Amino acid sequence: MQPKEILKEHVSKTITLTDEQFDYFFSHFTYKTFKKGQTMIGEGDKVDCEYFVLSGYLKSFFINDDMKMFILQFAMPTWWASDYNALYSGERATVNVDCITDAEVLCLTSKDREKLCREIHEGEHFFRWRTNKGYVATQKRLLSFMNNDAKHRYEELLAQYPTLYNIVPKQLIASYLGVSRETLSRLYHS
Amino acid sequence: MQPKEILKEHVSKTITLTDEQFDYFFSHFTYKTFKKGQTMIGEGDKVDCEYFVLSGYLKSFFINDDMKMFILQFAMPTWWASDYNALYSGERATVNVDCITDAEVLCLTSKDREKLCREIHEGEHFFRWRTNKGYVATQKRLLSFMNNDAKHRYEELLAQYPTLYNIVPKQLIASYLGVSRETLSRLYHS
DNA sequence: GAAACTGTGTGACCTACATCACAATTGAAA
DNA sequence: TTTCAATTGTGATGTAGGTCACACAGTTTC
Repeated sequence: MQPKEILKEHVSKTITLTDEQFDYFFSHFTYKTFKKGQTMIGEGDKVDCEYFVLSGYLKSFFINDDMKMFILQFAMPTWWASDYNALYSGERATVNVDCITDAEVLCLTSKDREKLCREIHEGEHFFRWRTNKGYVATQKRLLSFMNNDAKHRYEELLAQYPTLYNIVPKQLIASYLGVSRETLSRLYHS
Repeated sequence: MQPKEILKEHVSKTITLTDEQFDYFFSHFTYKTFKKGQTMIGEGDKVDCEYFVLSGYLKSFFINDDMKMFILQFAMPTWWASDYNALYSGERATVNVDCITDAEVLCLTSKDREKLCREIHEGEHFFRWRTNKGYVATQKRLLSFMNNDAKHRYEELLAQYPTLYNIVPKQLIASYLGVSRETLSRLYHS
């Protein structure tokens, strides 16, 4: 499937655009490819775009003072990724985004997103609902963090994203769950 | 200050509306008052509105199977509160909202919010940015949960909302931080 | 004023998970 | 095929924070 079709199908789940409107919408995106391991957003960078994943897997993560990694999100096809704090506020990146596998993405700059939102009312509606869903999902994850132990969270993750298990190294799964890789190893060997 | 002025000042931080537009916008809100301890949204309820706080303090929280409480958010004047998962999805409430102190609020139904978003482009813009900010804030809190210990999170909370300390019982602060009240007590007596 | 309730402090003990150390396995590169 | 690095498993030990128990405020109710 073509990038354009993938995006169209994704957007159509929330809003309805005429073909001309969608052509215009799509014209603001730039196609790019990245290699496994490549950094798309690094700490300290000026962040001016967000990525819509066409193929492959990304991760967005934070590195603390002890060089320990915490994964905020895995991004798979039709998901969006960026350092949204930086993107929305104009500050420098504190969150990194890189490729777990080779990946194809569509880039949308912040300027263009705001332009589209201004020019196409439905476009603003789309982005509002995208954030609404992200907000609720993040809140659920926060609750799970407070409420459940690591084993529970691990099972939750696998139930939700079974594909991750085979594609993503266990270390990264551990970083997402907020436990050490040793603890994760013990969890599923019992 | 009048409810209308409070909302206007709040909305004006993100968007610009003409007086007629704002009058229309405001006409969709309903003024209500609640007493300390009163429940605004209870588990299992059908959720059809969200609350804009004019005065007083609310909390939104989740109760798990062991009857343990986890606070998702405190809401203070000019903040919004609801069970957004339920509100956006149409499902029954899993999150409760109640009053920590007597409170005055403006209610906006989901139907009216969507109506306003359809009819006033700037309105949709406002609600998009409100959620954008909520999303980033929740993500930061999630990161803090993964990264920092309870003491650090406690100091973070006090630095951000110094007023909470005097108004909100320590038990609730503990529920927000995700620690037992005993642990919290030990934290700040050392 | 006694009684009853809600909020808080503090000790003793327990548990989930971290950390460190090193072994075993896999997989890419040469 | 050998080599080297990255990834994973596993034991021993440490610790933050949980749980239970009870004491001691303030505050509301009769």
